[in-house]
Amino acid sequence: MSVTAAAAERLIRIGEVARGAGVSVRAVRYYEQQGLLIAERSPSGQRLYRPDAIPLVRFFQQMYAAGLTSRRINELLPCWDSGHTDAEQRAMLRAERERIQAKIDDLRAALNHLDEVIAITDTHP
Amino acid sequence: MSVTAAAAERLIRIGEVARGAGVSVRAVRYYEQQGLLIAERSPSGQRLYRPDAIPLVRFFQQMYAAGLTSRRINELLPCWDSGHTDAEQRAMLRAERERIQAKIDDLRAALNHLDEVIAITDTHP
DNA sequence: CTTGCCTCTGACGCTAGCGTCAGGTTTTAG
DNA sequence: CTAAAACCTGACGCTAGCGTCAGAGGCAAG
Repeated sequence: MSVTAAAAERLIRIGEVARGAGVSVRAVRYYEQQGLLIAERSPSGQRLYRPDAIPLVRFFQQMYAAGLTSRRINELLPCWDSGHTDAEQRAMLRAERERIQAKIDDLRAALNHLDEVIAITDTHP
Repeated sequence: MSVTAAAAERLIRIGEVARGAGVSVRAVRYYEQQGLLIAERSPSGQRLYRPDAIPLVRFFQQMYAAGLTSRRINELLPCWDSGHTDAEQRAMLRAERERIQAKIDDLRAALNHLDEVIAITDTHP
């Protein structure tokens, strides 16, 4: 087992990434198309990923669920990858943070609203 | 001032509803198309609403923001209007409640994730 | 009367994150 | 060696809550 062989063994294909992250293969290709995920290619053209692509895809899902667009995630990726951030990126981070916090507040209000109705309908069957 | 005239004075047009609720006129028409909002009509065909249409539209916005579809809101409207609920509606209420709670949890996780990054990028400028 | 704002009914457009064929190559299991 | 499973590149479809014309009427003020 050479060093290069050991490195090659660590690469996984798209199906494993998709199953590992709990998304579809189509979704993983879409992330690449959006510039979020860069894959090496095998001689025959198949995508090859390092295992840490799996938590990365999970992270994408989390950000999507939080309402960020592919574009925003892309703009903020350097904050993770390199730890490098300029003023603009820090401002975006804060802005997204505020957006998410506001959304949480809205959801909690809606939840309270629903809970009131549930309480009423449970006492008035 | 007759009784009927007094009742008629309380009716407002679509623009006032839209401004009052902070949405577009188009949105209000859309809610009617989805069966959420029923309007009377003036002899010339203009929509006429009672003032409580404004908080109702706000409520729609809150439910939309919470991820409910027009269809779901429509199915749950009787729980508000009449207080009448059958078993199926109570189940839907609970299901939506759980969905929203799960969404809040996801958002809080994403928020924590972002906060970590913000903390790191602030200490590594 | 007419100016200007409001309203009406269609009806097409848009966005974004995929789903879903179609038609062909590659890898793997037996 | 062969068949199944996985992968490839397009490319069109879909949903849902509106935005946005287009063309035509309605309504208080001056």
